[in-house]
Amino acid sequence: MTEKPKRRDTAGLIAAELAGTAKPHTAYELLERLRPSGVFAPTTVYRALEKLLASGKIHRIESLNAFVACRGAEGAPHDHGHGELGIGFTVCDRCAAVAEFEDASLQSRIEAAAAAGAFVPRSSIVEIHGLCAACAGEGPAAGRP
Amino acid sequence: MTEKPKRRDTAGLIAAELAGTAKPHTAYELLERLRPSGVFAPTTVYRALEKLLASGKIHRIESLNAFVACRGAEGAPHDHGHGELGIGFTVCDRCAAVAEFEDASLQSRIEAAAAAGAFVPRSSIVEIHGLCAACAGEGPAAGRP
DNA sequence: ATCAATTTGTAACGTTATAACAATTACGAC
DNA sequence: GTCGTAATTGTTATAACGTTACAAATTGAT
Ligand SMILES: [Zn+2]
Ligand SMILES: [Zn+2]
Ligand SMILES: [Zn+2]
Ligand SMILES: [Zn+2]
Repeated sequence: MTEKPKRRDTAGLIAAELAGTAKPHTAYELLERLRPSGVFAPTTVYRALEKLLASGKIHRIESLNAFVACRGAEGAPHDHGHGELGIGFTVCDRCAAVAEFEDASLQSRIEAAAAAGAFVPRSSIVEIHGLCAACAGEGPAAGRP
Repeated sequence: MTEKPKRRDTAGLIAAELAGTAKPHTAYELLERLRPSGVFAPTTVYRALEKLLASGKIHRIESLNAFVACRGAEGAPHDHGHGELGIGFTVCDRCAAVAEFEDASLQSRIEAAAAAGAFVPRSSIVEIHGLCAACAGEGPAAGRP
């Protein structure tokens, strides 16, 4: 049986919006979608996003200022905390689809690069831009639409 | 002998501001600094930044919305075009110092991760947050000041 | 019931980035 | 020279992204 929360669960609403799509959504896109549910202020959205980020349920794509649900490497949600090294994303510049990957040897390369500069790493951001498999078949790219 | 440009060389002014420091500057910080030189509008700054990015003279740090001069891996400017795979940055969360590195094996890991998802990479973003050598010695971190 | 702690809401503001269009400068053709 | 054109720069306004400060509501204890 599903519990009906006494308070509105903004984080839950956002998680639901992000689930089921590989397209990132900006905070203001989410705000628009949650307006019918009574969410009217950016603050509310950003607070909920913060919680979801902290719990690892979503990820922020820095180069898009947007957010995606965590899907793990294989489509199944995994249990990394936030900020771990060795995870990354591919971002299609044509259709905006984002895929997540986790790669231990990428992680070790990042740690090695940090070590080479006597740098103590705490988190890393890896975002690969290009064309997804579907879009690569459809002729040359068109910037970042 | 140095050529005196007939037009104001906004890109040159920005390059001069960014040279000689490892601290990233935002577009609006640069605007403030260029105000005495007669630059008053964000547009002007962003246009100049665009050119500098295209020519590889500066890099954009996505996670800070800020810009640093290209210094290459060893402190000497190198000649990568923009968007190449395999370059990355360390970003100190305490003092904001940014260092650039280039790592062929990191590049090959990124290409492999892309290939695993049938993704065609065109550019990559690698930013490692943590503490620089100087700051790591000074006690625990303090968020991202 | 009263209290303090937590969560949510509201309003205003600050920062980052772009769009649309006008004015100026450079430069070759005439 | 001056005309025409392309490239660059300037101006104004606006869009997009994010935070601060504080008020109101909910909760769970005492
Ligand atoms: Zn994830
Ligand atoms: Zn695509
Ligand atoms: Zn560089
Ligand atoms: Zn530091």
